Amino acid sequence: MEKPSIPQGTRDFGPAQVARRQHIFGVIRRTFEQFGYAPIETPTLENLSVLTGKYGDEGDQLLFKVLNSGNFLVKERRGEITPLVTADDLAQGPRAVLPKIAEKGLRYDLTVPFARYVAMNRATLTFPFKRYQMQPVWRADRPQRGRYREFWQCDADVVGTDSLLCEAEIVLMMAQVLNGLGLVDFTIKINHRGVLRNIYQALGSEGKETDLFVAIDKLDKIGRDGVTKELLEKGFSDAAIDTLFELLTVGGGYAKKLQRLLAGFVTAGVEPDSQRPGPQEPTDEADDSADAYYRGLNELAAVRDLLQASGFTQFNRLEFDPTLARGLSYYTGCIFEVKINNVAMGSVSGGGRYDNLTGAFGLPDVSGVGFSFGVDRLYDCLEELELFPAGTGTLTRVLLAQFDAASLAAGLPLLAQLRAAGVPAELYPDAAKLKKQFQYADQKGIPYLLLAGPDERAAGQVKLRDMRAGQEQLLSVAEAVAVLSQAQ
RNA sequence: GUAGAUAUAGCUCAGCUGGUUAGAGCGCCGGAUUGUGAUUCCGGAGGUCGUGGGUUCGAGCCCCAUUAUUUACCCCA
Repeated sequence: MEKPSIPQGTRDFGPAQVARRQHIFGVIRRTFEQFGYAPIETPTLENLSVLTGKYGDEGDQLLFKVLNSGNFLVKERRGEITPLVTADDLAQGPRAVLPKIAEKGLRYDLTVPFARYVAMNRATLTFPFKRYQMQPVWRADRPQRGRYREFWQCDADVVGTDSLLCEAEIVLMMAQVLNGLGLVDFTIKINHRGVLRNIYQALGSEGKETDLFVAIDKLDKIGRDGVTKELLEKGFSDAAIDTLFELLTVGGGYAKKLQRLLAGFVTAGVEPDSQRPGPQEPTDEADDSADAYYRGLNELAAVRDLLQASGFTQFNRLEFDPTLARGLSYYTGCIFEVKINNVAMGSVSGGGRYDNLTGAFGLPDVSGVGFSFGVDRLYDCLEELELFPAGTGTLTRVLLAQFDAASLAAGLPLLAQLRAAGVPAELYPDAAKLKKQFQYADQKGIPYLLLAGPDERAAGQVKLRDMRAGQEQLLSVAEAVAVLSQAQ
């Protein structure tokens, strides 16, 4: 006999787990809808051409590819057999073979399919277009703590506007969901690709930009010494590394850090990368820093102002972290990441602005910004912190016991009556021993049991048992239905 | 892809320097109670010790291989 199993990194969810997951989905869905996002769904399968090249080399390797249907090795036409994969292809390796045998893949995230959707439906969409999407995604990653090969993401994105109000509302939604789930000890980290680029420029633009970002993103994990070591290996100079830590170790709150970085950039002679918005008034030539305008720093300041004006109060949970450098290469503006404190778990949410994501699908110059919740990680955090509301997972309120053929016949109309009254009810399907039927109700956590055996029927009544209290009372059918429909 | 750990009953795990018939808790089944769960008491079933080799008089235990699971790295929700 074959032992049943499921693929690595996938899970079954039983009724109790699904109930808890639905709770998470519900909080997220309500929040997204409150902010005006509309749900869409996209196919599990995308053409590989849509997916490849969007997530970097690492990402391409983590894509699940789907083998072409039929005989993917040869093409047979009028008895003539042509090999689809040649010896040449095989000699060249997987890169040459793959496109010949697989043209579809499982979606890797929800952002790229969304960009594809926007590009395809541009004519019918009203911009700015706000959508949310809650679907599973797949990554051929090696599973470990908080990391699965199949997991659910809940994305909210808006395309077609540059407004920083979107960024501010992302913070509002993140906070609302986490508060709603009871995960109140969280930190929303925010940074800006522009700030990272300015830091790179402040170091004299030596070495590779991505090497720098990858290294400083690990600062809180491997510490200053670890980052220094990694940067030296990547060919950065001691002087550059010193400058880097002068910039990164600026203390203070959100606004203070912005100020200090601004001063740091000016001192380092970083070229302003943007125009001051609004009317161009003549400025005081004597003060250089008043003229210095850096898009990253200024947008971060604007987001903070918008949050304040929106009545956001949890600024102690919002941290401007100039070391946050979050992977996905398509981000160009603000970037976000959310950590739950006191839990050994990676980020539960992340996102950012991408100025030209739909460009890859023939729709250039459309700015988008969005973020994603990882439901499975939220679940793991809630479980670890024991924050799930108590509940049995069953929705059934009452179980009708079955005694014999007569009680079955009498039970069916009663069952219909209960359901019509809005009471989730079930009738035990067999005339089993009462002990067994009681155990069934007990194990499922059904709070009431309705007994209508020969004795009760003779008296024209039913017996209602409260399973938790262990008490029974004899009632008329109408009274029992009334009690059950009220005792919600 | 790299490195480590683990694999014994349905589940969680014991199992001594290698030595008779491999144990516990929980769960499951039956009974005490032929109209009453959770609680209590009594009884019972269930394991070719992941798989394949090897060492040994003898292997759950030691060695090799293999598969699966898991943790960390890379990267990420």
